Amino acid sequence: MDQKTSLITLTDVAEAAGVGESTVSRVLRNHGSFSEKTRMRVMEAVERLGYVPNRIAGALASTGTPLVAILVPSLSNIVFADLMSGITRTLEARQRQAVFAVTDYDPEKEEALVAAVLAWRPAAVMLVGLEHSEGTRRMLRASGCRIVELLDIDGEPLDIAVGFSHRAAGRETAARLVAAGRSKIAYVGHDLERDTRSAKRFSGFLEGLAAAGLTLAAREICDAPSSVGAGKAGLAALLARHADLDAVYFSNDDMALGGYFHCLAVGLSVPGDLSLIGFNALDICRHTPQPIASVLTPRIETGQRAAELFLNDAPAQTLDLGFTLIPGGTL
Amino acid sequence: MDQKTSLITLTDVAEAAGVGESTVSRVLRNHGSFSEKTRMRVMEAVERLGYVPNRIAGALASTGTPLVAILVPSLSNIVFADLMSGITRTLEARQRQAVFAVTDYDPEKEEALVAAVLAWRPAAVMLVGLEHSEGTRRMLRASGCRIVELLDIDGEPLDIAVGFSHRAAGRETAARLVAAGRSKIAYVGHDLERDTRSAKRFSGFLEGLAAAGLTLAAREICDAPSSVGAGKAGLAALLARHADLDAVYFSNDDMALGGYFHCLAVGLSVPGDLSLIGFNALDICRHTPQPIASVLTPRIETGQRAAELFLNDAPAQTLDLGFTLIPGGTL
DNA sequence: TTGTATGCGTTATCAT
DNA sequence: ATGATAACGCATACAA
Repeated sequence: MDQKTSLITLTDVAEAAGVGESTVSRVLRNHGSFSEKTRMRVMEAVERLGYVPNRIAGALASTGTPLVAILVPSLSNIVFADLMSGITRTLEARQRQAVFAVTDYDPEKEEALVAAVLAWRPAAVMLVGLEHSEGTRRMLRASGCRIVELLDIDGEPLDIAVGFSHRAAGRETAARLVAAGRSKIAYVGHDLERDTRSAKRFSGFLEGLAAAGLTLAAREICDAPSSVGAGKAGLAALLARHADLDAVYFSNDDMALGGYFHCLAVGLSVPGDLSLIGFNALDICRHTPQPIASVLTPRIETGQRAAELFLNDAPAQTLDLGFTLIPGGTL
Repeated sequence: MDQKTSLITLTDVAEAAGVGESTVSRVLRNHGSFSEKTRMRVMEAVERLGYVPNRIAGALASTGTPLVAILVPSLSNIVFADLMSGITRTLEARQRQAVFAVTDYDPEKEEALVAAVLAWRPAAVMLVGLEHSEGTRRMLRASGCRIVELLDIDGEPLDIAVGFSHRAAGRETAARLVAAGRSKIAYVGHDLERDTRSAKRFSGFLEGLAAAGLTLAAREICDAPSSVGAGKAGLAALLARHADLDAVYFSNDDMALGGYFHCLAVGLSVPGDLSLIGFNALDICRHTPQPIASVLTPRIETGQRAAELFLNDAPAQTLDLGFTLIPGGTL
């Protein structure tokens, strides 16, 4: 919590260089005018003293920070790593500093983190999804900073939203299975309460089945975050109850990969006995003996475009980046 | 960069509540003494105005922040997600705020990020590994904040180090393969230049082979970050040149998983034709039809223990948390 | 081109 | 228990 108090300050540098404080400030920020000679003198003093500017004081004086706060639900899902990489890559090029935090898919934790992060007066706050607590929304609106909601556009954004429609993805996945001649279709999913985007996909999937005159043959939903183990166990449990299925939709590729492993382990022929399809088109699922059919989502691009909109001071808007069904050998 | 200037300040709250500024400050931080009546008045005003304390001003006035900066090489490797989750879990319980950044395994980027985060006067900086640029080390030492180096103890730490010996892990892995009766042993790895810990494991592995009177039969090293695809391609390339291998050590589980997928795809019997062993014991590799032999590393615990040492103001030290060879069906 | 003075929103040190 | 007031380290008018 506390700090060595006697760090070098701008005043020290000014004194050492024999110039005024504002001159040092100008040189360091390369703003305003100064002679080359004094620039050298100042830089020399900076080097010699090992001066590190105090951004806290700077931010207070100029009322504004280069900080962008990014709140993601989880880090164990590579999807969010991709998203953050897209964001930071774009932000860094324009001298902004990204600050990450993890909400664990918990709206209350998100609210606490929003409060904590707003106290540092970021220029923008980026969140995943459109569902937030009332307190979160109120604080964000009152903060006066830009708000960017990511990876979902099914709902009412606060300011800028960049992503795609999970509902539509679910619908199209259903249509794809139906087009492949499947009719006894089941779902293996996770944690629909907390992962609202996965819930939207599921709901779209049901709509898609209904549009084809079908209903879901069976479902298996575990009450935990998605994982390979949960997908494997989920499919095993499902097949124990329903031996006659011909296709399974997984809530995402982690789950689908687990299902695929189950098929490999028990010698189920894919897609002969069973078609599998997941969501996100993770790299790993492109390298299984049979690539797993999935839906490619624009994660890095979502991050990039979101950061660009913020940097360019774009007006409030919703940007749909779409998604792509990709075949694979499991369908 | 800029900010709505007219946010509610502590002064506004004081005025609205009809008390002095210092009273508001005391109430908000629950520090010093005040009557219950004024506490109510203040809180009411805070609520009504939607006041969010400005931590920037607070930090400047009290010279000290609750910030802990955490620099990791990558987010696409779940290992670092585990590490960060261990850290934040412990930090949150003690009101510290974690701030993450990603170095991409690039020492120059690490140096730039260290400079950037030090400008915010964090209470501690946590880095992965013991190898840093001279500039990074100089800045950190001069900063006066605690420095914690993570997931490696093979070297000279700056302050606190928590992790285990990669060199020892490599040695023991070699011994394990030898004990299993393997003698034509190869290595499939990634990016030894940048990922110094993986290089240390490899070097320990060679030592382990030498101790058993063996030498490495072959190696295949790709010049990219580790990935399932690289492991798959790497093993394929290796086997094309050397058909007579009986074991392969992979630089980590991502690579090993790719190798395993290759074996599945071409019908190579594991461990009959070939033994496989990886590193990290990722969850996903416990769910493949045959669990992949690996080395379990204390990632979450490293984060927890590191955070605890910092929080408890422990003296400079190196903490070895060890690792565990785990069998699996591929050996 | 350069220096001086004021203010940013808090915390902390004094009085009262 | 409470209220003035002086730092905190820097940016920025403004003056020189």
